[in-house]
Amino acid sequence: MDAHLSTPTQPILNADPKDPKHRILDAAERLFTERGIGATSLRAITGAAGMNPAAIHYHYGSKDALVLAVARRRIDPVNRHRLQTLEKLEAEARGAAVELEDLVEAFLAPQLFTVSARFGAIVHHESLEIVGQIVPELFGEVHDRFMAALTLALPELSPPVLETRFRFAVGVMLHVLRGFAGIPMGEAAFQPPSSSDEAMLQQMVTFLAAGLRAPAAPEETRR
Amino acid sequence: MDAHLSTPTQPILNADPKDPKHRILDAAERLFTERGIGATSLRAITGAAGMNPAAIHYHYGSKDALVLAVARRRIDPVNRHRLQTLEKLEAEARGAAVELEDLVEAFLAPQLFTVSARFGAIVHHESLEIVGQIVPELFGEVHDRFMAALTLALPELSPPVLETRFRFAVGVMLHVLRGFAGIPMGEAAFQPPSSSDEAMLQQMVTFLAAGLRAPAAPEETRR
DNA sequence: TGACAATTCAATCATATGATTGAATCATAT
DNA sequence: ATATGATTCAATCATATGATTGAATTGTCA
Repeated sequence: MDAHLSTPTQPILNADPKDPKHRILDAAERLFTERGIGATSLRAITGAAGMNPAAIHYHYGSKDALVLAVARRRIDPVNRHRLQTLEKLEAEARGAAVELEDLVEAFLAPQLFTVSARFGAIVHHESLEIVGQIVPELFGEVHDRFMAALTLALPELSPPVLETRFRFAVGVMLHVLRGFAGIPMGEAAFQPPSSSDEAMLQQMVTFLAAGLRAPAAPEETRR
Repeated sequence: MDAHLSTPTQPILNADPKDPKHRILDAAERLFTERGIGATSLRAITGAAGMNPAAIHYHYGSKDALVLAVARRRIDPVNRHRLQTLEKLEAEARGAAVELEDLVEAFLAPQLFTVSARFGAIVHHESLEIVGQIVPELFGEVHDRFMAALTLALPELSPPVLETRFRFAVGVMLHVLRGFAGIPMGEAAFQPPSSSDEAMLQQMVTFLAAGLRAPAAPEETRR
């Protein structure tokens, strides 16, 4: 029977490390992250996993479906964590607005501290087509919930301006996840330090909270 | 003779629209931007340009060289414009620091207002390998000059912190160029408006200037 | 153990790709 | 006009890719 056609009853993140599906996912994630999706052939994946090329089609049906599975396995827990932290913050605030820095950190931290989180950025950058399909499904709830919280924390900003700034923040996050620190741009004197995740997170929170909080220029509110 | 082996004596941006090199560049840029680089075959490019597949190898030698040529044609004028604006601003400041908002706008505006500027973001996102090669060469001077100006404008920030924040700004720019507005994330009520370039630039300047100006958190300065 | 489904395997299909070749064509200058 | 170099062309190479097949193997439950 074609395994990929059956309705999945098991949790997506399989606990058994010997599970062949799991092995494919691990190898695919590693290679996708190292070389990119388009540059990674199915043979390279099954080869790295010590399996037969046909295994991927048997278990997932196609390369696209595999990419989706790899993405989903990482993104779902991250988003669950985001929503949990947000709920905790909102409960603590007791109806008042949550502190902006806390919101930013709640959004960024789970992604940054997840192993292989960079894959999310890889997927996002590589194919606009696949991104358009999975972003609303995978990020819709997180997006809406955080936008609502941001609206409460920054009531003086119009919704379109806030939405745009939220996208700015996502852009920064993706760029960091992509590993910009590895790309030198100019003089050695001007290179970002190879910070720890915690230090980088602190810098991002400081930067993004200030940007989000900036008073909207008159031209912006007029529109 | 192999055209791509001869030393180029003509300007890279050829004025003659009938020049076959120009036609290849135009078609390649359009297709690269629409579908991505990896997903665009040389046959697709020459087909769109109404030329023979061998033309690309004759004129450029390889696909990688073509990608580089397409990138360089767009990026070089943008960077020239950036440096010109920066020099004008510095001359007006007469030794004093240039206004931060002006610096940010000088860095962003030329890119945003250039036709097909999105290609720069595409290249940047698609292949980390090629990016590592061309970024220092194409952006090194711009990076160093703007970093120096930013250091003057924000003397209270340490160089590593400033460099990191500069990279954040680049991340925002790339995300915008990539066209995030086209990707819905959640409720229709929270969608970025399809702003004009000028309005988007204003929002970016406001956001990024505030982020760059944010006081460094104690944890950041301690490092 | 025996039977049945789930899985793995080697082999292969059809296709697409980047690259290359050598002959044909074109442009230009003498 | 014709010789020379620049360009275009059709044809093809070698290779890699995603996908598929059917036989072999394994695991599991009666």
